[in-house]
Amino acid sequence: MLTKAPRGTYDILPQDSIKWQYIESIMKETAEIFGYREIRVPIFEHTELFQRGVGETTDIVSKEMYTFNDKSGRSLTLRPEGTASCVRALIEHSSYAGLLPVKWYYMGPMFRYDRPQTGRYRQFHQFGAEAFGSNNPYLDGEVIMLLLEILARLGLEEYELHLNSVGCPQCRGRYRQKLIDYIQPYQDNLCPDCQARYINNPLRVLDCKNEACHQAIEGYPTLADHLCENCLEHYEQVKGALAQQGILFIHDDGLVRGLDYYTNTAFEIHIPGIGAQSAVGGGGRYNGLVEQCGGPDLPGIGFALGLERLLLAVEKKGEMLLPPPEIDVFVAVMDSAYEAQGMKILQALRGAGIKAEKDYNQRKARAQMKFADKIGARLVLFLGEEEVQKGFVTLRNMRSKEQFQVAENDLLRAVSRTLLID
RNA sequence: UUGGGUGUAGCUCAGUUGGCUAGAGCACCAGAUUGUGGCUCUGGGGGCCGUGGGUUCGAGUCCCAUCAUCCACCCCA
Repeated sequence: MLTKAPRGTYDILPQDSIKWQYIESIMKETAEIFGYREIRVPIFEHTELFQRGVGETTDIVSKEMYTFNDKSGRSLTLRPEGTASCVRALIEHSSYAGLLPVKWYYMGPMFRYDRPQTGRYRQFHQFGAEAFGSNNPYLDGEVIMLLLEILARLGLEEYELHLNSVGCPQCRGRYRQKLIDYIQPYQDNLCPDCQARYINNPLRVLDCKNEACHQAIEGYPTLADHLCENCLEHYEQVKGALAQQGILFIHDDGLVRGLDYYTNTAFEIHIPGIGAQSAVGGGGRYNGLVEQCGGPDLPGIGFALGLERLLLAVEKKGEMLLPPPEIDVFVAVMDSAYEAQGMKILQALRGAGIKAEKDYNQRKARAQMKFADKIGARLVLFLGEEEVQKGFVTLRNMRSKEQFQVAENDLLRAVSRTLLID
């Protein structure tokens, strides 16, 4: 236990962290191009924030939160998602009082107590973006376009964009009742889960994977057909904004999203071939959330991407162009008597921005060469008796095997030049 | 919660119907080359065979339990 990471967590070792840095840099860069700025929020928050912000009836709040009491008895929760914290920060700092919309992105670990499987962990990572203060359907379009641009820059072309509108509290409420009334006569044919939840959460029955449930409610009234005038118009405009850009999407009546705060636009991105958890990202509009969390009546929209799943997809494509690990100069000291001098040279090289390394395990010359080779050294610098006495060093180009001597005071220039022309 | 698979060296895995001191490849270290890499050869270090019980003269192998892990279900990123 002592030597094992907790269930659902894992280490990212250097050979993998380089891949994370790669996709993270692409996401940041893309978000910045779209005018989003980074916000960093705490990894834990007051439990009430998520209860209120995410919704008591959601799976996340009802069974997946990492909640604990701190030493003063406050109930805190490791964040299961990022939107609630952004909303809290927006209100706390009155960020809405300035220029609107406020456009933020964030990145980091999230925590949900769930059963791990391919692409799902208890500590997982999300990149998210949020835009507050505009209900313009083109902003819905922008948010989706940002998500798709990130996928494009990662070389991911095979995906499905699912789209739906979950309306506003008014039309969704009316529709909800209608759906319950429709399902009621068939309730005996539903799976146990759905029988239990169709009253409280009838929308959930729609995307139940159980085939029996599907058949039992076939021909059910759809939300899209029951949107109020405003919501319908908004949805049409969002679809128009996407179509205008040639973005293909699938209208999905069953897409209701797991979080309570969504209004109007809801979307999800699926990538096939990365396991059963194919949703790499999802989001939507949440026009009542800011007010519900104690702020002004301010609309919002955002999305989150699952980095583990994205990485699975990128690796499956095998198109990550990562530079091989390389060291510019390996300083080989022929005798421990010259180690101090070797350190001096090492420090001078590094000070000039040259990636330099040396041996710290008393290896003999031959072993140092092997070591230098394995870490990808382009040049090896020899420091032995002759060099020290005559005040020069020997440089060996590991690729061409050429070897030459340079005066110590000419070292930086010689190394730089050699690295450049090689 | 539920179902199935898998736990043997740092990694990937062999290990026969229970029967010698538990193996291989890769990796690591050393030597062949006492100041010079990649290839090759030789040698070396490393294993509570997941854990605990049971059956047996004898268990890595069979039985039970437990833990871990993977995949799926649920749901989602």
